[in-house]
Amino acid sequence: MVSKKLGGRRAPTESDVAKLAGVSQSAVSRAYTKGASIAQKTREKILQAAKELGYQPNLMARSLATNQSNIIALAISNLENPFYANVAQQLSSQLREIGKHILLFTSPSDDETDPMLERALSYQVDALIMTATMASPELALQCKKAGVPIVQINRGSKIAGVSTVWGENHRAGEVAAEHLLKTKHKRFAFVAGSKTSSTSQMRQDGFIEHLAKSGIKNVPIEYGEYSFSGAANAARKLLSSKNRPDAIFCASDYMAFSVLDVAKREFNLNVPNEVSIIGVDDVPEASHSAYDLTTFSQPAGALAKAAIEIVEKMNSESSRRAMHIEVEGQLIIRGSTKA
Amino acid sequence: MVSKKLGGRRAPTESDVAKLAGVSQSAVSRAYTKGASIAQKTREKILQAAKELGYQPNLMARSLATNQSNIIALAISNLENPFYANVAQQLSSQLREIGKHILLFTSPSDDETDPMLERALSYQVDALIMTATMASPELALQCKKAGVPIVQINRGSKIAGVSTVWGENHRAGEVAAEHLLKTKHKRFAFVAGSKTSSTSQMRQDGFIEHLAKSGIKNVPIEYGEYSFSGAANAARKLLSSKNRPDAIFCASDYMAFSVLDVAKREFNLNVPNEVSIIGVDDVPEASHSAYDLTTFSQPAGALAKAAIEIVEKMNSESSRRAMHIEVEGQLIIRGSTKA
DNA sequence: TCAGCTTTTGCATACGTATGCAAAAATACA
DNA sequence: TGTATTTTTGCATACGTATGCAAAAGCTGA
Repeated sequence: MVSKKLGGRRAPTESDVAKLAGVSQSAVSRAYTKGASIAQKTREKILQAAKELGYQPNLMARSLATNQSNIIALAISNLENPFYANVAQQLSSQLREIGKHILLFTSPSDDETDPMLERALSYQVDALIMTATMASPELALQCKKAGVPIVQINRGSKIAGVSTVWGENHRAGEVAAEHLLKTKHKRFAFVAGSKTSSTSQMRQDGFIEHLAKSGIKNVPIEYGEYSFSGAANAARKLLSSKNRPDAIFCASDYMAFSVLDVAKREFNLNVPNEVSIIGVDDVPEASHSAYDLTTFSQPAGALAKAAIEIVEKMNSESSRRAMHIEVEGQLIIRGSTKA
Repeated sequence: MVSKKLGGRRAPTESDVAKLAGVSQSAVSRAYTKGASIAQKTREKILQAAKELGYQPNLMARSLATNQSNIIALAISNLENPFYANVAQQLSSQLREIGKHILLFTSPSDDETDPMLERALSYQVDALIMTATMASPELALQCKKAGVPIVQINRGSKIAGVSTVWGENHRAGEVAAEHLLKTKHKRFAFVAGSKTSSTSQMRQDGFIEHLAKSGIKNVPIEYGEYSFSGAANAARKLLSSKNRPDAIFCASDYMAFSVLDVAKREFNLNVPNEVSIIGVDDVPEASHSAYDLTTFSQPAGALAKAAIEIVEKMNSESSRRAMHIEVEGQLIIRGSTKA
């Protein structure tokens, strides 16, 4: 069965270490188990022998025995969107500190559940974290059966048992509207994500409702589908309308960048004097002077932290009660809105 | 030992399926093994039973038995750099097609080997792909012992047994110089990555050597350390020198963006009329009109493909001979260089 | 020194899948 | 129909680690 790698002698195991140290295999196992009953002296002897052999524990075997892998599946639709890349980076570095690792599942399209994700369960992952993708009810059921918590970052879910972490979506819309009103804008527009995204919907609601309070109705809305080219099309439609907006709120920075580009290059508009633009996320690029984007922040680090908290809590308590955490953000005023 | 998840009955195993289908556990195993000796009729009976139970193979157990995991470790320093995010995305989607997955290791700094990486071997990964990080000799030795191929993308390595995949680095420098000369530039400069990066060094050599052929010597060089802020500092130094360059070649798009920003905003220079800028990589953002960057491409998809080819080949042949593949690129002329 | 107690150790077995081997079943051929 | 051959099956065991349990060793205090 074991098709040994050519010439590569097989990796040393606990038994090898045990033999060298003159103890039993179980002693070696205990030497690596925190809090296990083992004499300090023997442990040292064992670690010494392990070092000599270059022993590395086989995590597959450990996982099989303990039924937990220290692996967390991360489903992410689009690493090109810097916001999600950022979240991934944060998750990875925070998880590494608690000795866990990420098994990456990228899926071709936003918002759909990747059928491949079910295979994640085959890896006995400790949890499933999803961003920019939605859990399907079937997947959620499978996870529930397997006792694997699901956490969605930045997407809502009505599915029972799915935990969520998100920014202050409704407030983001409100604050954007408030700021644009305060700075004397007259003609508003919204570039939404996708129709099915609850995140986008909530931002939109906050924006529209707050404007309505000041008597502003019939705010035009276009869908950018969270993509660069989609947002460009949305911008073209909005900016070529006869009642051209002087303030555009976008459901993400990534789309706002695209809108900015179109406004400046294709319509030769001066930003912010002729049109102001606000995004949501505060990705690193937003502060680069090429964009210099006013935006409502959604801190990736805090989102990652919240997601991990949920996972840890649910796993340690063997709880299956979904949790929901809202992470605070704030309006960051930069040069894409007039003063 | 088994601390059963609360209320979650344990996931069904091959034995459960076997019982339901009225066969032996080994039959079930064979039903899932391509090319195994099993009657078509029994296989169908088994798959039916499996579906009924919602059975998913336990890949940890499989890995333990077969000594291969279908997991590939990907070490990546910085997902914020869109080039590497892109490579990761490509690797992930190409690997998924051959049923393999990525275990993600992000490390805090470029160019250093993450000590955590040795733990990757604990997961019995089938290979280790590194981008923007360098394998240390010790790590390489460990991997060799374990029979795990290492492939470095976009970094050279003199360590025996480490395979590499890279773009046409030397030629990138040459072509950039050639284009800038042809378009009548006079004062050249180079923004390098880090001193230890062979990639940066080769691009630099190509650039400097080609300029030297036209009698141009003493080209100033600053180090941007592949970071946004580092490149900004480099740009400030270069642009404030008394002999201000009118052509800057940057070792990566990411740094070129930063240089562009500084030139436009801090020095109020017109790009490309007062200064032309060329990058390397052709990340998606380079084509966004905010940057509209002329650049020598280094196609992420092709790099990923080459890396996977190497891994597959080395694993199938149990070969430990390192392989090296160069991937073609080309100069993409956009608006950041004058015509 | 010994009884009573605590700490440390090894034995045996479990985790879920893969596979060599021999037995059993199916098929082919005479 | 019976024998030879091939295909399919199950048994037994291996992969490397974790852990309940009982035995062994170490310690305490008289």
